[in-house]
Amino acid sequence: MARNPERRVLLADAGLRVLAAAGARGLTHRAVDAEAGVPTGTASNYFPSRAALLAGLAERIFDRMAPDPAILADLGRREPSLALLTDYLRYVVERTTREPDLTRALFELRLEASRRPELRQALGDVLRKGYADDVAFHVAAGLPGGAFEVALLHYAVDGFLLDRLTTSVDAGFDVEQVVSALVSRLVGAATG
Amino acid sequence: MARNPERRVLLADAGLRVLAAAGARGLTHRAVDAEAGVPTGTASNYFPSRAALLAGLAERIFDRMAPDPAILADLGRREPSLALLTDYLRYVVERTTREPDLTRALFELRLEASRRPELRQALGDVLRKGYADDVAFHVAAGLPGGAFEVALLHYAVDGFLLDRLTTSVDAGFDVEQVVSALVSRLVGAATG
DNA sequence: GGATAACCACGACGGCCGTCGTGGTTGATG
DNA sequence: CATCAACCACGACGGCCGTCGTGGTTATCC
Repeated sequence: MARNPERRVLLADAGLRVLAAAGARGLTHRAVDAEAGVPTGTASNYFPSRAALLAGLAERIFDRMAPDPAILADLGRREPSLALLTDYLRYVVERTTREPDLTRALFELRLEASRRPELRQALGDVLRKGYADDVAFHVAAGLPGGAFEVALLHYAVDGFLLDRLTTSVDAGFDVEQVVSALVSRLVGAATG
Repeated sequence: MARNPERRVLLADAGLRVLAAAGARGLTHRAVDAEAGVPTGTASNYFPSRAALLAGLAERIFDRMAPDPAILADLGRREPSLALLTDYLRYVVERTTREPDLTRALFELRLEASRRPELRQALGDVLRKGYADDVAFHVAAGLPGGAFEVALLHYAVDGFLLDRLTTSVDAGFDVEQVVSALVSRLVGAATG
């Protein structure tokens, strides 16, 4: 009898909600059980240690953050341009802010990973792969800019999301304004 | 006998080290006592609750992050230019990466504040004031760009620091490259 | 120099934590 | 239908947590 994968996903999703709502401090096996509406001990059975729980959440987070292939395909049919790159980035921001819990949980995991070697390894691998894929996609799609521009966009968007989803500086500029300025300046200015 | 301010600072600094090294989860009164090398219960006497402890750390963090007035004065004597703005930003990055504990602790506090109303209020006030001061300083110094450009720089630098100080994407570009590109593109491109 | 008030070290209490063991239950197999 | 292994609900244990109370101690003021 294989471990019930649906139950695992149910628990991981509950764990991500807990992590976003209560932080690393509030993330406990019992809290996950309560959030998932399952008997006490269930999370402990599926993720036998705290490290296993964190690893499980890290794995799940990227599954849920994956872009919709249909939307990607639609975008892929257009001619490469700054406007197209802006739409890609807009889609990234939309996905991450539509489910703020997920993004907040990822921030928590990144902080936690900087202290737990095994999680750092796992999360680092995924993040690096994500960046490498972004660069490969960017180049393959013929979009303006290269690895450096992709990195700069990553930094800026992460910082923007951090501001939007946690304690904010509240500068008063909207998403549209920020995203299009970032693309046109960080990429457009360098590539003409 | 007024509360001993030196002891308070000693404890707050120890608390910031604990927060950076062990995260919000490891930040306990007893851990602060141990880190500061004082008898158990001391932190609990100075910061009677966990909320008070967090507020104390938030207060202390900005004291320690304050720029050196002498360096600021030196920079203030130069003619406003993109190069000068680059030097300002370089100084920000240098201050924050020289003491990674402080910056990591601030990330933790920002996350924690997004869940604790009283801390959100306090930290939000300080962050907003910091941003407003930056803008005012920027304008008064005659530097190129305005509030929007300052905000964009804030986002990008925060994201860059998050990458450098936590689980990193490891894109392989160095500080110098990133900082000057951010200034020249985010500000220079917009102001000619 | 004695009174007084603040400071501070220390211990205690109830509560929640991660982890592990155990026995009931379920579903597939022959 | 009997068997058996995997799953899963539940309880227990030692440990650490935040918080509060309680005396000992110290510095100041009359």
